[in-house]
Amino acid sequence: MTTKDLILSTAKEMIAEVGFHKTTTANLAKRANISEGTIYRHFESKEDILLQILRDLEEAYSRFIVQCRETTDGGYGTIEKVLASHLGFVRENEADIKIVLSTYGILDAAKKSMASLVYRMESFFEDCLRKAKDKGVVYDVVPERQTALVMVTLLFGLMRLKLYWPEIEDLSEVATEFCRRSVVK
Amino acid sequence: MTTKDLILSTAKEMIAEVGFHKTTTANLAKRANISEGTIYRHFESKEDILLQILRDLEEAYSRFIVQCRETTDGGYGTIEKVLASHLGFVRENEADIKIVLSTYGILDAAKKSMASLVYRMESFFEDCLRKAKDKGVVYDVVPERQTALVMVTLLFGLMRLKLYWPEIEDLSEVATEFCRRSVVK
Amino acid sequence: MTTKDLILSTAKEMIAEVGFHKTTTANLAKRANISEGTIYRHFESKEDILLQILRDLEEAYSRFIVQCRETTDGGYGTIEKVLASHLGFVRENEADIKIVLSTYGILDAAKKSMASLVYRMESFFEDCLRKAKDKGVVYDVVPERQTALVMVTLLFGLMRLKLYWPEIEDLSEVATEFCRRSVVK
Amino acid sequence: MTTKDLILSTAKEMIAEVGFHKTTTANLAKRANISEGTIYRHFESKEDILLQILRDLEEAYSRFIVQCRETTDGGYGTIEKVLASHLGFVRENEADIKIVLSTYGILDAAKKSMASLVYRMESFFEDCLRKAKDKGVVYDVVPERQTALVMVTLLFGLMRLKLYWPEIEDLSEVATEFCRRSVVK
DNA sequence: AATGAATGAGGTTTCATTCAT
DNA sequence: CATGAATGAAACCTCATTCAT
Repeated sequence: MTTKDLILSTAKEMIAEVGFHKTTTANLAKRANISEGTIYRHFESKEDILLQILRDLEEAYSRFIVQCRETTDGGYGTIEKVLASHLGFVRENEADIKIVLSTYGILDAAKKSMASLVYRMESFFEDCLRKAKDKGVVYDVVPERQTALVMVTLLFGLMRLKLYWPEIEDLSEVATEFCRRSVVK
Repeated sequence: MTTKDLILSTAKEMIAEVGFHKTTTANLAKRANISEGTIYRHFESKEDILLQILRDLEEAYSRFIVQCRETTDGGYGTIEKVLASHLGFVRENEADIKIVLSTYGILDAAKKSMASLVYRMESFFEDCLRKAKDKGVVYDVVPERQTALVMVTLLFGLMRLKLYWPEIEDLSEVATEFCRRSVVK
Repeated sequence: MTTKDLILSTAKEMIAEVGFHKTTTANLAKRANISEGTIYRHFESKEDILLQILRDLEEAYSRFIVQCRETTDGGYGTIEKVLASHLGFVRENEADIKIVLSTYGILDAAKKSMASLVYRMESFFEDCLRKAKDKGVVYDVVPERQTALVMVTLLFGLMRLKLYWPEIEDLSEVATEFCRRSVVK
Repeated sequence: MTTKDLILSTAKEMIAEVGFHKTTTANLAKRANISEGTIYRHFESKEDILLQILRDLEEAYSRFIVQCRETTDGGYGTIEKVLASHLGFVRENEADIKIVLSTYGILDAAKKSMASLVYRMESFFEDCLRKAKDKGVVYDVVPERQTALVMVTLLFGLMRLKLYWPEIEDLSEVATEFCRRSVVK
């Protein structure tokens, strides 16, 4: 692993664990077993590290969504599959997601990242709903765009629940069923 | 207005605007037109101000929920009314809610406040669903407790959307409809 | 008790207990059940309170020494009696003495008070030794002034021991005997 | 000299001169020609600097006492030699000793240091007295332990005199003679 | 006389960032 | 590339003192 990646992955862990503010360059350097100065060889500032993490997450989501689109046709089970795969994405990118969720309120760059994620997720959900509507799987009365946004909203809520209150029982199935009843004939 | 209230309301504005960390005692004092020392005559620490704000919100929600319970019978329209009134509560307590949402990830006390809010909201929603089920308004297949939690989750998601992306069109109605379709016969 | 005396006696307790620096005007006011402003009606400054305490101690010692002189004739038992009565004085003015001892290193005024106490005690001891020498009770070889100072030094050391390490066994008798053997034939 | 040592020695000077409280980190930094932040690269807190100084003194005394024990046999002249060498130790560790003496009333850690010094000095004096008694040099009637403590007490008193009132004539010889007469046959 | 809120200077400490090696 | 000591601005907080009531 290159030094840059080491810094990046260590920072990811720490920010997810204790937050951006409590992740100091001193602690980061100590945990990564490098010197504080080295951080500034690879990143312009502490914020720059965060930006990189956010960019990486955006890319990861891009790759994920491409894969998703390939396997969604709008038939029965689409909604369920999409929600399930997204919950899987969260599970596999826990730290990164916790980071966006915890920084978009305090950092403009993070807010943009979050907006981008929301936008793409919403677009994808919208497409799914539209396809499903065309196939007669989803109620005609459902407004695709806004409903997609509602679902994205719910999804991010579930992510938070998982990340901040892991002791609460898993709601994946109930939430999926909740959505299914709402939109699927 | 007493000095304590002045500090409290100024802090509320600032924390909601720029977050807890960027709200420094120096800035707070300057904006409230008092000296930094004065803050510490009325509060033990900067964190203490936040705690007070959180306590106030909890109380406000308590009062709100009492009122809510009185006007909910579980008949047709209950779900809609409950969601609407909660969205109204958010509108009238914007700053406070933004503060809990933005601090529960970095402060244990805030996390407890948030947990308490979630718990009480969920309990209330659960009761509503149960009553409505008894009256034959809600599907028998809906699991009250978990569904209540799903709705709370969605509601908090909508709050965030409103607070952080006020430019996005209002989803209240669509979201209400989304829930209604999912649970009401 | 007048307010001034209340402040004085409360300050005495607190300074003896926790030291001059940790005795803040806020705490003092709280413990004396008065307001902070009231302190400044009766004293010019926090230091002024200390000065008053020191002056009181000087006066108390003056009165004590007058009484002492009356009952000392330089005969056998003089040294023992003088040491015993001084140890008694300490017992009855514990707080005040702890205060001088703990402040003369940090405050010029206190240093002067201490110097005055030392000077008068030394003078008195010197007189005693001289009288006793005249009566043939004390060795001719003992230099009165310096020996008096040595004894004063020892006495203050014993005071400290008593005040700061009260758990250590009482050395009064052994110390008295130590001095007696050194100067009495 | 390393920066750490520079801080240490500057702090030593200042604390001995003006006391621990009046030695502020700002002044310390200015006098040592470093920035305030630098202090905290080498010490955890202001108190930590004091602790280091105290530890150093304890070590210095340890080394000194080892040397002392080697050259004490309990024969005639032992008492005189021991007192003389201790007075020499004070002369060479003036600042450090002033620091313990001026802080043990306000800082628990310093009190422990002081207690440790007193304990070791007393033990050593006790041994000397015992040896000297065995050799018939010291009166049988002298209780070793308590007498040792009395002598330690006197010694610390002399130190204070030297450190706080250097203008007073040196009492070393008179005090030594005072002790000799009291214990040596 | 008494109050107690307000002050503001100054204390300790933190931390992102720089720079000589 | 890497180091880590040094920096200094700025954070939070304390406290003796003042002053309008």
